[in-house]
Amino acid sequence: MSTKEKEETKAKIIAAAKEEFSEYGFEKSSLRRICSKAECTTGAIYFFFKDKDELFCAIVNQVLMPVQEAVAGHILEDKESTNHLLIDSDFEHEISLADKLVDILYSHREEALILLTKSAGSSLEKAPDIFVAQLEKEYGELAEIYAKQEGKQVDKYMVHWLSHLHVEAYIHLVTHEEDVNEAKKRTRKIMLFLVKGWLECVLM
Amino acid sequence: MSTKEKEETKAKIIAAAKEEFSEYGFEKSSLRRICSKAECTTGAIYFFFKDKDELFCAIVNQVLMPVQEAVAGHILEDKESTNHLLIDSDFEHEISLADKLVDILYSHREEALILLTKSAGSSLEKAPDIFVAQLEKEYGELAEIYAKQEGKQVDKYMVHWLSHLHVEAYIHLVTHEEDVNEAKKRTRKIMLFLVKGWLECVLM
Amino acid sequence: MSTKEKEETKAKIIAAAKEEFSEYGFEKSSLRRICSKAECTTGAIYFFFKDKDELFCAIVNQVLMPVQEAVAGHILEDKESTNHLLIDSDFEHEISLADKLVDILYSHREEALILLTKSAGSSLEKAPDIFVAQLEKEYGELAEIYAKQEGKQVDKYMVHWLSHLHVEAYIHLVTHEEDVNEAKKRTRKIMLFLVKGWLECVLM
Amino acid sequence: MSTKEKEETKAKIIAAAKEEFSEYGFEKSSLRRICSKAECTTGAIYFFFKDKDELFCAIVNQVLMPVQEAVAGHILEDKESTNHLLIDSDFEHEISLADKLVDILYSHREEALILLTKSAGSSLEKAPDIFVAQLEKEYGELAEIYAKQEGKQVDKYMVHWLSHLHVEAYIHLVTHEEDVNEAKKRTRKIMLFLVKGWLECVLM
DNA sequence: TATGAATGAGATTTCATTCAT
DNA sequence: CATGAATGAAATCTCATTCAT
Repeated sequence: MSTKEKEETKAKIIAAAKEEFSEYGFEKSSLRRICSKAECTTGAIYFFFKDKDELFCAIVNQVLMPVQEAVAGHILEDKESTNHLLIDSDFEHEISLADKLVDILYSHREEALILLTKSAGSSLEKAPDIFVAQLEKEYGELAEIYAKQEGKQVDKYMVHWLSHLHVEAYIHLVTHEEDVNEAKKRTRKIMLFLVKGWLECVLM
Repeated sequence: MSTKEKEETKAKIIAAAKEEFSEYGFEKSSLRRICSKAECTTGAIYFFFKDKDELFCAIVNQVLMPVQEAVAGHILEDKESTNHLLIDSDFEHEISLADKLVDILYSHREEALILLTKSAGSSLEKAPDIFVAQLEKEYGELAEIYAKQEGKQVDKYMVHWLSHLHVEAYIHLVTHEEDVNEAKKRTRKIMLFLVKGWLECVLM
Repeated sequence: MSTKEKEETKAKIIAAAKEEFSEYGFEKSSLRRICSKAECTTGAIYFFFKDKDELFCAIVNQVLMPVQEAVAGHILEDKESTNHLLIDSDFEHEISLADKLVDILYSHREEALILLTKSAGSSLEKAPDIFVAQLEKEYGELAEIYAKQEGKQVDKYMVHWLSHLHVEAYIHLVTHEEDVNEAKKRTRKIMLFLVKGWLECVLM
Repeated sequence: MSTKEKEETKAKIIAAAKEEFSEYGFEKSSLRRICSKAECTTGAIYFFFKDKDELFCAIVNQVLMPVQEAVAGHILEDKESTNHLLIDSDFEHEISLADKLVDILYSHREEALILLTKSAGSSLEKAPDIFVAQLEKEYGELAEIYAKQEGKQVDKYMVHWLSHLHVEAYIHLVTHEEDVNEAKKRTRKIMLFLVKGWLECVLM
């Protein structure tokens, strides 16, 4: 069988699996049903993917990896920058990341929805927490500098919660707003809200 | 068989089920394992509960129903009050609800955690959304009054998102903070943050 | 508890069981459901009846026993009579039995329907066969006399089949015709048909 | 695994299921017992058959479908024929169908017995009624023509009952007579009886 | 590169019946 | 006279996964 045919089978499996995971979620999805939809056999799935989890990951990684790269790149840029406070240029930097993320999420929206709302039971069910942790670390460091300047202490719970909110905002957006441009507008408003909250709540 | 023994069996089943649901979540929990832990037969479970879902509900209703009552009572009081804006007395009213809710959540914390993080697959998996909807309705009406005063329009997405945040805040709290007093302190801070956000973001 | 109350409970159980057996048939009927309908406990059923089968029999015996008595009486009268051929007086005798049977079946039609169409799995699932056997014996003897007169042989299969038809006719009637008077009219026609068939087919 | 072995497993399942259904009837038959007899796992059954009902149908369709085809063909021939009364040629036509049906029933007698006496609870429990309905329709039309000629009315109940008898005759035959040739002889006699009854009873 | 038969353990649920009270 | 908690076995069905071909 040619490479072309091979790729076709794989594509059909992935398409069928996307449908299945969207409808039932990881846990309740059935490989049998995926096989029927993809018009292939169980063996075919197991040729291309180690197991159910790997099939799931193959799908959601299409959105997860670009997001991870964007976030990693952003943090790196932050580290290299000399600005360490939430001044205007920083805010614009955040917004540019936000736009990038919205673009990624909406160009793979089906996969994003699966990852964010249908992953219970899979190895990626806690994927959002990774981003929360990344943000928490970055914002925590920022908060320490801020705290020293103000002679106050960091409220670590609020740092964590705001990081959580940050991530939750994207999840909420992608699950509640279909239009990408509308989503971008909202992101800006939400980020503004979060930044103000940050300035007011992160110290104690 | 004495009433005492009867109640004991039911209590053992509930205790075992709480353990099981906490560890595996509704979906992956096994009635067989619950039976082993409770030292009874499957038939015994089905004597006390119609099915797996009813057993689950029996457990989480211990926290869900008091919460529902508290929220319903609060909304009723709001309706009867003549103050319809977020002035000081209102804020204190919100805080009093928040304290009540925290008390309820922490006096049945295990049940709350199960409901909020382990209910996927059960009939109550969308329970938090009910509270979001209640808040959204109440805050929406408030926002309309506010909008008229300011000659602006209500940003319905932000109303929804802030309602979502409000509920999420309790979920985050109960899953991340063990101490009830610490939780109350944080609630106050978070509520302040949400109210400010409300005033700034809900119109457009 | 007084005899009156006792009888009431029993009556409720029987009424509920009739409903249940009518709807689901013996096999698929559930004693639990019967208890719910009768507003009693399983123990109550087992106080009045040995088991599920005895409960079933208690119900259908209301129609089965009068039928058995009528048939037994009829056969006895036949035996005592000097007429041994299917001459007119015999035919009228048959018709009088038929009318009696129709009366019995229609005065306990619900029970009759349960016995005749919902008894699979119970100890009475083959009750109609008993009547077939009784008729077969009687008609067989009659046929032997007839055969001798004509110098022919009895076709035992036809004797059996006509006995079977005879019984089937009542079953078909009670399941397809609601009105007792209409049923009687039809019985007459059917009996005429069967008698003619008898005269023509029973010898070979 | 070779095709031969594959077919063997399926054949063993079907053989075991035939035994089981014959002994216990559809309802009380146990897939577990079928597995034991067939020396396979429940999964194997569910690979070949969707569920218990489909397994049952797979078996009895071996006799049901040929019967359906024969009856359908016969009715078609009737429609195309110019003779519309029960004259001699028609009777011979009926007999030819009867012979065909007896051949089919006796070449799959085990399956026929299962279908006709052990199907309660399955989706085919009312299969005989389909044939009754087909006959009733055909005979009803015939009776209307007959009625017009004679200036009388059709007794619809008798049309239905005779159609019922017609089908019941085959059921009785296959359950009571082992030998196919004996069965054919009897069929002829029974058909004669039914035709005479038809001519005498179908009008009023 | 794929097939597809088969596994085997597991799931939830239902049931008639029993028996101490 | 009746309760009702509990049994314990059985039921059908689903599943991810394997492996000889």
